[in-house]
Amino acid sequence: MVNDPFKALSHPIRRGIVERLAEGPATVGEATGGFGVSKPAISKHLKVLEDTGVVKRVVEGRTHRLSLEPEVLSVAADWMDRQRALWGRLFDVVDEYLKEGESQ
Amino acid sequence: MVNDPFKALSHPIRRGIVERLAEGPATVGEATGGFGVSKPAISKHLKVLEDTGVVKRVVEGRTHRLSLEPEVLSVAADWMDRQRALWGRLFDVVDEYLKEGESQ
DNA sequence: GCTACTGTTCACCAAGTGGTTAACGATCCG
DNA sequence: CGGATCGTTAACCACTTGGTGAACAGTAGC
Repeated sequence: MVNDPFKALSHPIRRGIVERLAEGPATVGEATGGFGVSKPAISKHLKVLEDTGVVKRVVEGRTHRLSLEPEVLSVAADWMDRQRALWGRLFDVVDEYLKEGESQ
Repeated sequence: MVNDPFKALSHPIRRGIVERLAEGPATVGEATGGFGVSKPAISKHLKVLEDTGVVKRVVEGRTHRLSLEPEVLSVAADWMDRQRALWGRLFDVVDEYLKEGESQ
């Protein structure tokens, strides 16, 4: 199990899959066409996304319908937001720091 | 070289370092104390963050002053924002989809 | 029933990751 | 100078990751 949204997003192919699914549900073929890797590779990436809870899968006949599970991605997004709130302060701190450097 | 902010953030220790640095610059010891791993392990994590451009290092005597480089993290944050904008639509799409399912 | 299609699982492999201990380099301080 | 401190580098190891081809399972359609 991975259970870490950042780890799930740490591979460009998986981010690509998320990007496509962000536009709406899709089958495996639709969501992963054109990445230029074999089907087993895709299958593994999907498993990571599914284990992490980023993607949900519903089997429909011989195709699988994939959809995003936005709540899990929100954990990562919220972390980014919290850090970004601090970056705002950081700009000030670094500004201050650089000014101190100049005046010495 | 890593050159991928998501990959840089894909390890909890590196996120911890970023969290501490988001509150302001710090030395290696200050920024990485209490992670419970050896110094070489820390050194490697720092190298990843530095290679990616997330963290900047200035040598000051025998200590190293670390600070965040927010622009690079913004690349990741912006990606999250773009996806999140789509998730908004996604909620609607999924809603629609579920309703269709009910009515069949 | 047979064939085509969608997708997974299996077995394998090369490369990368994350950790260790030991040794080192450089700086500060008595 | 000599010792303590901050941090890196080197060499090594176990495990994970990301990929492959081959085979399989299930469904759809002729």
